[in-house]
Amino acid sequence: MSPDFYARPVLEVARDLVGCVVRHGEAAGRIVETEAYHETEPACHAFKGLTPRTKTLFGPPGNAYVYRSYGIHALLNAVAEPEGVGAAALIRALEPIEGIELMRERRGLEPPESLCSGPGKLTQALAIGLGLNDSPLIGGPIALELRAPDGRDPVVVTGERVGITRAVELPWRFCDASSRCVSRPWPTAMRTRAQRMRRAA
DNA sequence: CATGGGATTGACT
DNA sequence: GTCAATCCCATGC
Repeated sequence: MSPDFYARPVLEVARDLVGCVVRHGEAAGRIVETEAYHETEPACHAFKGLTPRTKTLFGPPGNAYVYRSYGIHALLNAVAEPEGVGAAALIRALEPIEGIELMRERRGLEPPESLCSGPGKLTQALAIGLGLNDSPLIGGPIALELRAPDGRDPVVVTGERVGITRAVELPWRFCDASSRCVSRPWPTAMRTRAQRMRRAA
Protein backbone atom coordinates (compact mmCIF):
# COMPACT_ATOMS: atom_id res chain seq x y z
CA MET A 1 0.00 0.00 0.00
CA SER A 2 1.69 3.24 -1.08
CA PRO A 3 1.47 6.60 0.74
CA ASP A 4 -0.41 8.00 -2.28
CA PHE A 5 -3.28 5.67 -1.44
CA TYR A 6 -4.08 7.64 1.71
CA ALA A 7 -3.39 11.16 0.35
CA ARG A 8 -6.71 11.13 -1.51
CA PRO A 9 -10.28 12.22 -0.70
CA VAL A 10 -11.38 10.31 2.39
CA LEU A 11 -14.50 8.98 0.66
CA GLU A 12 -12.32 7.20 -1.90
CA VAL A 13 -9.95 5.89 0.77
CA ALA A 14 -12.82 4.55 2.89
CA ARG A 15 -14.44 2.87 -0.11
CA ASP A 16 -11.18 1.36 -1.39
CA LEU A 17 -10.21 0.00 2.03
CA VAL A 18 -13.14 -2.44 1.84
CA GLY A 19 -11.59 -5.74 0.73
CA CYS A 20 -8.12 -4.89 2.06
CA VAL A 21 -6.44 -6.76 4.92
CA VAL A 22 -5.47 -5.45 8.36
CA ARG A 23 -2.73 -7.31 10.22
CA HIS A 24 -1.34 -6.85 13.72
CA GLY A 25 1.07 -9.55 14.84
CA GLU A 26 -0.36 -13.01 14.23
CA ALA A 27 -3.94 -11.79 13.72
CA ALA A 28 -5.34 -10.53 10.44
CA GLY A 29 -8.73 -9.82 8.91
CA ARG A 30 -10.34 -8.64 5.72
CA ILE A 31 -12.03 -5.21 5.95
CA VAL A 32 -15.77 -5.49 5.30
CA GLU A 33 -16.97 -2.14 6.70
CA THR A 34 -15.61 1.45 6.90
CA GLU A 35 -16.87 4.97 7.48
CA ALA A 36 -15.46 8.32 6.30
CA TYR A 37 -14.99 11.37 8.54
CA HIS A 38 -13.95 14.83 7.32
CA GLU A 39 -13.20 18.12 9.11
CA THR A 40 -15.97 19.92 7.19
CA GLU A 41 -18.79 17.91 8.83
CA PRO A 42 -19.66 18.01 12.55
CA ALA A 43 -19.50 14.26 13.25
CA CYS A 44 -15.74 14.36 12.68
CA HIS A 45 -13.48 14.94 15.70
CA ALA A 46 -11.46 17.33 13.50
CA PHE A 47 -14.51 19.57 13.00
CA LYS A 48 -13.54 21.60 16.10
CA GLY A 49 -10.05 22.21 14.79
CA LEU A 50 -6.55 21.27 15.90
CA THR A 51 -6.39 20.08 19.54
CA PRO A 52 -4.17 17.53 21.32
CA ARG A 53 -6.77 14.90 20.57
CA THR A 54 -7.12 15.69 16.85
CA LYS A 55 -3.42 16.23 16.16
CA THR A 56 -3.15 12.81 14.50
CA LEU A 57 -6.10 13.52 12.19
CA PHE A 58 -4.37 16.60 10.77
CA GLY A 59 -1.03 14.79 10.46
CA PRO A 60 0.42 12.76 7.60
CA PRO A 61 -1.93 10.47 5.66
CA GLY A 62 -1.29 6.78 6.19
CA ASN A 63 -0.95 6.97 9.97
CA ALA A 64 -3.28 5.20 12.40
CA TYR A 65 -5.68 7.31 14.46
CA VAL A 66 -6.61 5.28 17.53
CA TYR A 67 -8.81 6.85 20.21
CA ARG A 68 -10.86 5.70 23.20
CA SER A 69 -14.60 5.52 22.70
CA TYR A 70 -17.11 5.59 25.56
CA GLY A 71 -14.26 5.17 28.00
CA ILE A 72 -13.95 1.53 27.06
CA HIS A 73 -13.08 0.72 23.47
CA ALA A 74 -10.21 1.65 21.16
CA LEU A 75 -11.31 2.55 17.62
CA LEU A 76 -8.97 2.27 14.62
CA ASN A 77 -8.88 4.79 11.76
CA ALA A 78 -6.62 5.39 8.77
CA VAL A 79 -5.70 9.07 8.38
CA ALA A 80 -6.51 10.33 4.86
CA GLU A 81 -6.32 13.47 2.70
CA PRO A 82 -3.13 15.57 2.44
CA GLU A 83 -1.35 16.59 5.66
CA GLY A 84 -3.12 19.57 7.20
CA VAL A 85 -6.60 18.32 6.32
CA GLY A 86 -8.33 16.53 9.23
CA ALA A 87 -9.91 13.34 7.89
CA ALA A 88 -9.86 9.59 8.49
CA ALA A 89 -11.52 6.33 7.52
CA LEU A 90 -12.90 4.39 10.51
CA ILE A 91 -12.43 0.63 10.19
CA ARG A 92 -15.65 -0.83 11.58
CA ALA A 93 -15.58 -4.57 10.86
CA LEU A 94 -13.35 -7.41 9.66
CA GLU A 95 -13.79 -10.93 8.45
CA PRO A 96 -11.19 -12.96 10.42
CA ILE A 97 -8.50 -14.51 8.21
CA GLU A 98 -5.58 -15.45 10.47
CA GLY A 99 -5.09 -16.00 14.19
CA ILE A 100 -8.72 -16.89 14.83
CA GLU A 101 -7.87 -18.88 17.97
CA LEU A 102 -5.92 -15.88 19.29
CA MET A 103 -8.94 -13.68 18.61
CA ARG A 104 -11.19 -16.11 20.49
CA GLU A 105 -8.87 -16.04 23.50
CA ARG A 106 -8.86 -12.25 23.53
CA ARG A 107 -12.62 -11.91 23.07
CA GLY A 108 -13.91 -15.04 24.84
CA LEU A 109 -15.43 -17.91 22.90
CA GLU A 110 -17.34 -16.54 19.95
CA PRO A 111 -18.53 -17.64 16.55
CA PRO A 112 -16.06 -16.34 13.93
CA GLU A 113 -18.53 -13.85 12.43
CA SER A 114 -18.82 -12.14 15.84
CA LEU A 115 -15.10 -11.79 16.56
CA CYS A 116 -14.55 -8.57 14.58
CA SER A 117 -18.07 -7.40 13.62
CA GLY A 118 -17.73 -3.96 15.21
CA PRO A 119 -15.09 -1.22 15.62
CA GLY A 120 -14.45 -1.98 19.30
CA LYS A 121 -14.52 -5.73 18.75
CA LEU A 122 -11.84 -5.77 16.06
CA THR A 123 -9.34 -3.72 18.07
CA GLN A 124 -9.81 -6.14 20.96
CA ALA A 125 -9.40 -9.16 18.67
CA LEU A 126 -6.23 -7.71 17.09
CA ALA A 127 -4.92 -6.27 20.40
CA ILE A 128 -4.78 -2.74 18.98
CA GLY A 129 -4.55 -0.22 21.81
CA LEU A 130 -4.18 3.53 22.25
CA GLY A 131 -0.41 3.18 22.22
CA LEU A 132 -0.59 2.62 18.47
CA ASN A 133 -2.11 6.05 17.85
CA ASP A 134 -0.11 7.99 15.25
CA SER A 135 1.87 4.90 14.20
CA PRO A 136 2.44 4.44 10.45
CA LEU A 137 0.31 1.93 8.54
CA ILE A 138 3.24 1.48 6.16
CA GLY A 139 6.21 -0.22 7.80
CA GLY A 140 4.68 0.06 11.29
CA PRO A 141 3.19 -2.41 13.78
CA ILE A 142 -0.20 -2.38 12.04
CA ALA A 143 -0.03 -3.42 8.38
CA LEU A 144 -2.59 -2.81 5.65
CA GLU A 145 -2.41 -5.02 2.59
CA LEU A 146 -4.01 -4.04 -0.66
CA ARG A 147 -6.31 -6.97 -1.34
CA ALA A 148 -7.22 -10.22 0.32
CA PRO A 149 -5.14 -13.14 -0.99
CA ASP A 150 -8.26 -15.05 -2.05
CA GLY A 151 -8.84 -12.33 -4.66
CA ARG A 152 -12.49 -12.11 -3.72
CA ASP A 153 -14.02 -8.80 -4.81
CA PRO A 154 -16.20 -7.00 -2.26
CA VAL A 155 -19.72 -5.95 -3.19
CA VAL A 156 -19.58 -2.39 -1.83
CA VAL A 157 -22.85 -0.78 -0.77
CA THR A 158 -23.23 2.59 0.99
CA GLY A 159 -25.36 3.61 3.94
CA GLU A 160 -25.67 6.16 6.74
CA ARG A 161 -23.02 6.18 9.47
CA VAL A 162 -23.68 4.47 12.79
CA GLY A 163 -23.75 5.80 16.34
CA ILE A 164 -23.42 9.54 15.64
CA THR A 165 -25.81 12.40 16.43
CA ARG A 166 -24.73 14.98 13.84
CA ALA A 167 -24.57 14.82 10.04
CA VAL A 168 -26.43 11.52 10.30
CA GLU A 169 -27.80 11.81 6.78
CA LEU A 170 -24.47 11.56 4.94
CA PRO A 171 -24.13 8.17 3.15
CA TRP A 172 -20.50 7.80 4.18
CA ARG A 173 -20.61 4.19 5.36
CA PHE A 174 -19.20 1.47 3.08
CA CYS A 175 -20.02 -2.21 3.56
CA ASP A 176 -19.27 -5.44 1.72
CA ALA A 177 -22.75 -6.85 1.12
CA SER A 178 -21.27 -10.30 0.50
CA SER A 179 -20.05 -10.58 4.12
CA ARG A 180 -21.91 -11.65 7.25
CA CYS A 181 -19.34 -9.88 9.47
CA VAL A 182 -20.73 -6.35 8.96
CA SER A 183 -21.81 -4.65 12.22
CA ARG A 184 -25.44 -3.91 13.11
CA PRO A 185 -27.56 -2.32 11.94
CA TRP A 186 -26.94 -3.49 8.43
CA PRO A 187 -27.47 -0.84 5.71
CA THR A 188 -30.78 -0.96 3.89
CA ALA A 189 -29.17 -2.38 0.77
CA MET A 190 -28.00 -5.41 2.76
CA ARG A 191 -31.24 -5.91 4.66
CA THR A 192 -33.11 -5.98 1.37
CA ARG A 193 -30.64 -8.53 0.09
CA ALA A 194 -31.05 -10.68 3.20
CA GLN A 195 -34.81 -10.55 2.92
CA ARG A 196 -34.62 -11.66 -0.70
CA MET A 197 -32.45 -14.62 0.32
CA ARG A 198 -34.79 -15.48 3.18
CA ARG A 199 -37.80 -15.44 0.82
CA ALA A 200 -35.93 -17.66 -1.61
CA ALA A 201 -35.10 -20.16 1.14
C1' DC B 1 -10.69 22.47 38.83
C1' DA B 2 -15.64 20.29 37.72
C1' DT B 3 -18.51 18.72 34.42
C1' DG B 4 -20.51 16.44 30.35
C1' DG B 5 -20.37 13.85 26.31
C1' DG B 6 -19.37 10.30 23.25
C1' DA B 7 -17.49 7.17 15.74
C1' DT B 8 -19.66 0.94 21.62
C1' DT B 9 -20.68 -3.32 23.60
C1' DG B 10 -22.89 -6.92 26.25
C1' DA B 11 -26.23 -8.05 29.57
C1' DC B 12 -30.74 -7.84 30.79
C1' DT B 13 -36.40 -6.85 30.67
C1' DG C 1 -36.35 -2.76 23.34
C1' DT C 2 -33.34 -0.42 27.72
C1' DC C 3 -29.15 0.55 30.27
C1' DA C 4 -24.64 0.77 32.68
C1' DA C 5 -19.63 0.58 32.27
C1' DT C 6 -15.72 3.89 32.04
C1' DC C 7 -12.13 7.58 30.70
C1' DC C 8 -10.07 11.08 27.79
C1' DC C 9 -10.58 15.48 26.58
C1' DA C 10 -13.04 19.88 25.50
C1' DT C 11 -15.31 23.39 27.68
C1' DG C 12 -16.51 26.66 31.19
C1' DC C 13 -16.13 28.73 35.79
